Amino acid sequence: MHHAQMDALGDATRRAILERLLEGPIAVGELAREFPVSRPAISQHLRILKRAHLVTDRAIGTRRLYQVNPEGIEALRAHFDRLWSHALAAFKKAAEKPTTKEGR
Amino acid sequence: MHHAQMDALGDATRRAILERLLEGPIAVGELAREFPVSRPAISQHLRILKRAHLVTDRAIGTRRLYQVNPEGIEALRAHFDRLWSHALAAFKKAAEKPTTKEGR
DNA sequence: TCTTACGGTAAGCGATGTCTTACCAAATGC
DNA sequence: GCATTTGGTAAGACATCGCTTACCGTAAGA
Repeated sequence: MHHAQMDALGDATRRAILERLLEGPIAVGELAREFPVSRPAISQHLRILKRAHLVTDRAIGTRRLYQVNPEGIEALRAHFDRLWSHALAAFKKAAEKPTTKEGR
Repeated sequence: MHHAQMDALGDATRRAILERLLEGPIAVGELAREFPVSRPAISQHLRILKRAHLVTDRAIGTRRLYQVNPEGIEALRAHFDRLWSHALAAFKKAAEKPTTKEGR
């Protein structure tokens, strides 16, 4: 689930594509012209982002517009919200007894 | 900055290590016994997590305890908070005029 | 001091991932 | 109908990444 989402964000180019899509929907070819990689490479990245539910696409004639998927982003945000609260709790607990012997 | 953090989270094993550290500080060897990879592999993952400021470590005798770094997690949380608000704004704007010709 | 436990690092290998070029299908315009 | 535009996909080259084994330094215990 969010597993595929984190894998999708593991690549710098895909993160840049996602940032670009935040400015609005854009077609594949036009998107490719803004990046230093070929159009097929962009298509492959978009496929991964799509499978991770981070973007959606729709056909307009021969063109295909991609845009961010708010639901996917929301899932990530919620995930890191939980992660942060857990991290804070773990940190506070560790600060209480910093010389734990870890049960060895 | 958060660039290294996202790269660090791009690997499933590192994400699992981070989840484990949420339960409390733990030494490298003990951590390695809970995973199906060797101890050096764990050390390498921990180094990446450390450079991304997602974990901190401290020496206890010959052992070395690792724990989550709340500040690093907080940075991620803040990042996705902003990402989500931007995604929501982009989605609303796109919903207003869905048949944009994208200035071609 | 000698031995043991712990963990970081280097080197090499195998797998995974990203890029390219080439090819194809679908929709539009003439 | 045919040509053009757009973009998805396949195949292969290449780089990157994660893992292992081997080795080393350091700290505690006898």
